[in-house]
Amino acid sequence: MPGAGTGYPDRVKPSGRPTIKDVAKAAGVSPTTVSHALNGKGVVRRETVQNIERIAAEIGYRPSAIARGLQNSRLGLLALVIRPFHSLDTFLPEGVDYFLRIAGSASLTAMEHGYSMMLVDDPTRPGVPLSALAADAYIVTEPFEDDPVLTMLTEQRIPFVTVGADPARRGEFLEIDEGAEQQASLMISHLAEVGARRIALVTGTDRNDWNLGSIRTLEAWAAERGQEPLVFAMPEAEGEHAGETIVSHFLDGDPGNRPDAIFCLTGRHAAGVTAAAIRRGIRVPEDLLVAGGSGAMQNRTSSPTVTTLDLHPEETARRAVEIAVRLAEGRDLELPLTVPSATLDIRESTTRS
Amino acid sequence: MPGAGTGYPDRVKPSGRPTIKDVAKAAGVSPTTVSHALNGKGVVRRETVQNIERIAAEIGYRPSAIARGLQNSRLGLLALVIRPFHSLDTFLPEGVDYFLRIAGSASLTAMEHGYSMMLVDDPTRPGVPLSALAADAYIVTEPFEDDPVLTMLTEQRIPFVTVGADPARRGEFLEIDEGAEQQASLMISHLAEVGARRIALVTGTDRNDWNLGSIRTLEAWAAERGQEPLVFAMPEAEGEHAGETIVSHFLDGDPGNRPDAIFCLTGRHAAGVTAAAIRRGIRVPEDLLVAGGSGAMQNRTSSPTVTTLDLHPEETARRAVEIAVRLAEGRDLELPLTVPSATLDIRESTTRS
DNA sequence: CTGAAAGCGCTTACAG
DNA sequence: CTGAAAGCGCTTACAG
Repeated sequence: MPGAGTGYPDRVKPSGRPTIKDVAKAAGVSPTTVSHALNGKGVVRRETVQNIERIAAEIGYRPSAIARGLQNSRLGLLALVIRPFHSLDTFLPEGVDYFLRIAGSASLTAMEHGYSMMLVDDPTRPGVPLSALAADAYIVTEPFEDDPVLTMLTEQRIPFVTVGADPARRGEFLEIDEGAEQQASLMISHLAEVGARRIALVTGTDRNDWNLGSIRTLEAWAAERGQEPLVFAMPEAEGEHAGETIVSHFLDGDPGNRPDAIFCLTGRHAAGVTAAAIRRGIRVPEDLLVAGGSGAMQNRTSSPTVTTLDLHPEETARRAVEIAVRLAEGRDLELPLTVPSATLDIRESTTRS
Repeated sequence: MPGAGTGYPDRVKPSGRPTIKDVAKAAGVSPTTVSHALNGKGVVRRETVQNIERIAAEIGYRPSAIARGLQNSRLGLLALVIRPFHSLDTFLPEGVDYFLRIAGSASLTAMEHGYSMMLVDDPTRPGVPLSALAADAYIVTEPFEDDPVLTMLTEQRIPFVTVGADPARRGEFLEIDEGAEQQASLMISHLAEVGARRIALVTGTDRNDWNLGSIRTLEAWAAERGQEPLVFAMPEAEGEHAGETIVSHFLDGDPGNRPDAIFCLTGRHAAGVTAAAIRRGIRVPEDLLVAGGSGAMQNRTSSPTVTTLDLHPEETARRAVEIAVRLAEGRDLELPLTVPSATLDIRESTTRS
């Protein structure tokens, strides 16, 4: 019998959370029975279950995810590795909305499946916390060429799925990837349809499939027309500031190599190009077509608004999480993986009346 | 001796990761010694340490964060609870860049301190994964009035710090908070300085301190001048689309109650208001001053650009993490907490030449 | 229907 | 300098 006048709450250890033992003691049963009762396993009498549930609630018992995770080495934790995450000191990577949409959707989808989502930028850096490697499965967005993160996860036998392929190892891993070529083609075809004859491509500088695959596509398109491909790489981090440099690069050079359309993979580059062109008195879309790859928010509000691709990051993240959950649980995957297709958001910058 | 021709790797369990036992067996020592050697605890002969380290590397041994966490019930995991996270189905909450900057900075700062960062939207929802409650400490951004998340964390004795106060319980918890009043005053003073006589405030609809405190500030300002306060609430989620409604609300009504400045706490509302005003032939800033609270990206690129506050989310997140880490480790805090002050980004929408 | 025992993978006094 | 034992908080056969 507890101390005079004290109820159950007083019986819990003064420091720290109550454990299954505290519940057992308070209910006058064994920890095994508490476990059975609370998890609906085994066979426990109705009243016993109800009594245990009541007492557990009273003393605020909550099972430890850590102790439970120790049984099957699974924590119910997924990790999202956003590769270009801190390429900027201000955490506004190119496609800020793209990544937040990925992270938000991934985190919510994970919850729906009973998992939490951890945000990691680079688990291969020396000194990463042990917990960064404790996830049950990983999602790696936009891996780099021969990405060491993928190599490490493979070596450690930690399951993962990538969003976008490792350009040097396509097909070696589980990937959710429509293919940058497909996506770039969509925009290039659109530009050609509305009259572009000479399309310039502006990429970022990360060596990921989005940049490298798009270059291949533009090169093929140019080759078909017997043109020299017009390709220019700018750091994603430059954002709108890159506009002046890009416009100057393409329009101040050899007039024979002047594009009539500029396709910037980075939405903010496209915003910058549009603004820079207009400052020079070049009309968009009349004199110059401009389009963005991964759409940035300002492309919807600038004047003129800028045509972009919608890569459907929420849906992509959702599928990535569903795969990661299956991997974590060692369940079967129905291959091949279906992926959402990019769509065009056609706006003023490519609409000639 | 291992099977003929086989090296250490074959000795690890066929399924699953190698454990400390595998290393011990391979090195011919006890698990205790492996633990000591790998963690630099106790006293172990140099050669033994080196041998163990070599073997551990060979068989790809990595200690389990879960097992280690069981000792002190700490995982090295922090949780970031972004309260307004999925108020939008597309995961673009108001201040998309604000929250990504918070999340990015928090996640990197956590890593620097040896912690990982988990993204959680609402740990009080029924059926949340156990892991969502397994963090060593929580950071809750922009709590609501009487926020149940704070109540739950308190009940469960899980340490946390808030970014922005719970408006109904200011001072009850650890908070990083300059105070919405301070921040709103900064902008209102600026507007008054550049000529505003009648300032309208547009808030969001979440019952957090940012909205509620700003209203108090505007009401006080109006009262000092013997004016009726002009306040209007619009869901954050409406984004730029809210512009038309807001402009119509303030400018189509009683001419005696017409503002000469509109201060939208939500940057995207400010963007919408600017665009809507211009569509009506109202010049910004000549006829109407417009300003935003939490700056959105398009405020920097729209025409005219829009004056906003910079709440310095990276620095705020950094401090929140540092506090969370101290809480997680049960270390002392040097109170009072210093917080970064909001600053003004003055742009065209409030610059009259 | 209930519980004692073993075990998940580590760490940490403690004994040798 | 090294290791056997106990323990972190659970779950899971298994025995009663």
